[in-house]
Amino acid sequence: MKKSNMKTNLIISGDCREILKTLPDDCVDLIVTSPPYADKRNHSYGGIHPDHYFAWFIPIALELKRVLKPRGSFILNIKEHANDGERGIYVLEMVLTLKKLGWRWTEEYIWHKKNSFPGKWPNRFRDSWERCYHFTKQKNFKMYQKAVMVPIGKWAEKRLNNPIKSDFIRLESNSESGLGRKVQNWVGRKKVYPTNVLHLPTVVTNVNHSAAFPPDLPEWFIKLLTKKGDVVLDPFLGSGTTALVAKSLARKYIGIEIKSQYVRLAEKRLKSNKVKI
Amino acid sequence: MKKSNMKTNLIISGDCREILKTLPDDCVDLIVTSPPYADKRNHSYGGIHPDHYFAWFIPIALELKRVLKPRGSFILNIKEHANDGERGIYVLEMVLTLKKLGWRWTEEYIWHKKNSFPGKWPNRFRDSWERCYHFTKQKNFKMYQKAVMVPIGKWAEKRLNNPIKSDFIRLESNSESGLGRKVQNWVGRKKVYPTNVLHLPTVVTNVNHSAAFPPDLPEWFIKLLTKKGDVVLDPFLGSGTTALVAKSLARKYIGIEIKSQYVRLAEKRLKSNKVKI
DNA sequence: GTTCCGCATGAATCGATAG
DNA sequence: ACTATCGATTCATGCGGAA
Repeated sequence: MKKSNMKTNLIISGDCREILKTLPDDCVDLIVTSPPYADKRNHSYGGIHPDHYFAWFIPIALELKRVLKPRGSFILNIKEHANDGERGIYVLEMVLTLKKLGWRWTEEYIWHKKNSFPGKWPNRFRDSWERCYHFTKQKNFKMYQKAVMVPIGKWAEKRLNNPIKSDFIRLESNSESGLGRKVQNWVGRKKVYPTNVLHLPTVVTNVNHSAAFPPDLPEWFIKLLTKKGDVVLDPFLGSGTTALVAKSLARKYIGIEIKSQYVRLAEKRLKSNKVKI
Repeated sequence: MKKSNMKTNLIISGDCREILKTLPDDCVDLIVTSPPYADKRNHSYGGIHPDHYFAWFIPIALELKRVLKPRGSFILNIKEHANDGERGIYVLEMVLTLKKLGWRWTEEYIWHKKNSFPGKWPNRFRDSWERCYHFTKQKNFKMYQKAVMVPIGKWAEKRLNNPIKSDFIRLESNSESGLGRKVQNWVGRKKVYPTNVLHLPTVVTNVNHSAAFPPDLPEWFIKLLTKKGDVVLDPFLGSGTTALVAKSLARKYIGIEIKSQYVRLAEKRLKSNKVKI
């Protein structure tokens, strides 16, 4: 298929291991996805065993690399589970595998889930964060940092209400380090750049999908890594959040989902332009 | 050396690869440390190259495992640096290596550095988090969760005073999550258990040490994983923060540091009982 | 319109019990 | 011994209806 002929703004029903092969080379600006976690979601992709997880992902990773444009990005949201008191290592193995396949591990963003799943155990606290790996094909990739700047107002407001020790220490070190002066430069500024920690609550509204990530998560990465008209791909679309957000931001989208019930749900959500149906 | 004869509350000057051998088996309740990062701190331990990092750490990891009590814990604060636009994989390799050596990877806590150093790069935001790996020798290890409870969120103020009807009626969740509620456990509650995300500011002190972590970090883990009179070890003591905190919490400490100037600084801080000198 | 209040829900984890 | 299922534990958020 020629790139120029490629259809966009569509949801494809099927196994991404097959569907991806039908896409042309270098046709996607951003991949944002959250694959089924090991040993979970038993009915789609057969509930991949942790020991086979990264091997299962290899052909997918290769296809994703092929369809991504040279200056594009691949955002992978994942978190290993605890089992018998230990964290699984399949996610770490996956990073090493992706690197061997030629992906560059650019960054690891932390999604801090403020409303994480409740529960209590003798030697474990609640898991309230997930990994968002950022992989690229090249050192130089597209990044529009200004698109995700955050108002300094919120930050400053929080600081005023809840000052921390180092705020005062910084003032003391004003004369010596110059750091204090830099902080002074921030005063009066309207917007600042964010960090690599994202504070987003999980989705609690019922979208009939057990693993939907919040719209703010793909939104942040789509704004950061694409501009209007760019193509966003999610090979594990689920209930369609990535496509929905891409559409609302005037990006083109391609979504692939293996379960027909989720395909229908995603199409319904896209039609209504509503997160919740 | 017999365990009973072991001296505590001391700082040992020297290379931990040698010093650790002089400690008896099963003599330490908690190890908290932040080792020299790969390719950094060039003057201590010779600036370990990323490719040799986990191999360099193997003999240390084995000694640490030997001196740790069966139900003790090992907290490893570390974060890979970016090099040529990529995150290094030596930390991931280290986790896999430690597992091969028999350590159990119990948990990965995120230290969210609320006031990370300002800065801007074309392809990268400020790095505002670090990993705190929790390794143990056994599935059952000592953990005193109540010691680190935090105030309950603002949302609960009303609920605590005015429990709602459903708190008493609804004991089972309607969904498939299998989650029910027992609100009698909540009534009058002022504190909740924390999560595996720690929100601590970085501390800018005049302490002349490149990797000084804030006292709050070892404090949290010492409270969580030891009780009074227990022995805390830091094989890369640096400016002595771990020892200082252990002392202030009535724990015994053993610190090992290779650079004599840091040994002197740590001793000075311990003598004065002050974080900042 | 706002704010308040009721309330459902969640990519969890572990130990015990059953097959 | 090894897997499968079940019950118990727990907290912050958004939504929708009411005030």
